[in-house]
Amino acid sequence: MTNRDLPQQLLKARDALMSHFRPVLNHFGVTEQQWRILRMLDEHEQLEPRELCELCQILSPSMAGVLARMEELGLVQRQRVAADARRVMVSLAPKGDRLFDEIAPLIERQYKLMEKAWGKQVLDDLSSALAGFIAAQATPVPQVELPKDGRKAQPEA
Amino acid sequence: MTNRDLPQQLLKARDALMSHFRPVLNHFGVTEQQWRILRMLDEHEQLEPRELCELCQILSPSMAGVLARMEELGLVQRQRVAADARRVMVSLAPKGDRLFDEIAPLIERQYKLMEKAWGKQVLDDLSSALAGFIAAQATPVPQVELPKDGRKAQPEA
DNA sequence: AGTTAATCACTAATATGTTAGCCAGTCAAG
DNA sequence: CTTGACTGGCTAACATATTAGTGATTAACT
Repeated sequence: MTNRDLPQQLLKARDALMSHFRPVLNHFGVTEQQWRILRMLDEHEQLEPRELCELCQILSPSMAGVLARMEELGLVQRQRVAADARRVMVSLAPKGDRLFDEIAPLIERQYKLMEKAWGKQVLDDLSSALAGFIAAQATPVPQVELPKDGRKAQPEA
Repeated sequence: MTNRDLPQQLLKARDALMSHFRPVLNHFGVTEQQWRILRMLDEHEQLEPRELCELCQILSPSMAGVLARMEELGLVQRQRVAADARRVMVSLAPKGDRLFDEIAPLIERQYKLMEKAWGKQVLDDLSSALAGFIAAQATPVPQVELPKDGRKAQPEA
């Protein structure tokens, strides 16, 4: 009964957390999603869009737009794979690399400030609980039965 | 060092959780945000937009559109407050009320299915950790110092 | 009272999320 | 070969998120 709005809690927690990082990213004109991609590319050198989607929790249709904009800004570069003409390889462009190096330490410092203010324990506890929950996803859950009359609301007359 | 991607974890957890509810809401043509609003209005009878924003974790500009669409669908009704011409009062329309009654038990059942599959403990732990984190937000955190040269990336020549 | 500041809902512009579907390219079975 | 299932990146259409800013009111101060 207590956890009937876990989704809300997750949302609120995320909003609260990001509110401390947003000013930093905003200062450099980088969106949250762009930052996730920069991080992953800094870590993995080369990634394909679908891998980025998986790692960054961004759906493919969104990714297409994000990458297009980042390429336009000169932050990343895309190039088709010779062996398989369907696939594409994404990597950091020099400008994106520099931007990452500039932002990363600030983010790290902000994390430290939060740990200091709230106590590292709070963050560790949350991280552990989240890890546990995410691990639990391996166990499948049956889907509740839905009524056949799928009446969706229609605009008023 | 372990919790350097708390935002990702929160996002992933939320996606995972909502993936179990989305089919239900989708079946009735209700979006996640609309459902949050329906829930709150069912609980509070009457609410002003800014209160809904606070309760539902939706920013005011988004709320304007969501409420407009819901009103169009006949799910909610809006009426100006006599005493203060700026304010508006939102409440469930009959159709919205019926829709809530139809969906709510399914959501509840889905929760139970998840508890059964993963163990209630996992959900309770997560909820507790989240509550702790959210409570910690009362403690202010200083903002990391930003460099003066706010150079934002510009499109390539 | 009269000017100023604050409030509230909202619009505008842009970026992303979500669902559905498309199309070229690959691959395996016939 | 070649047809048919599949894959990967993509577009389309719509809903929401984010930031900034507006207009109408109302409250506060002089």
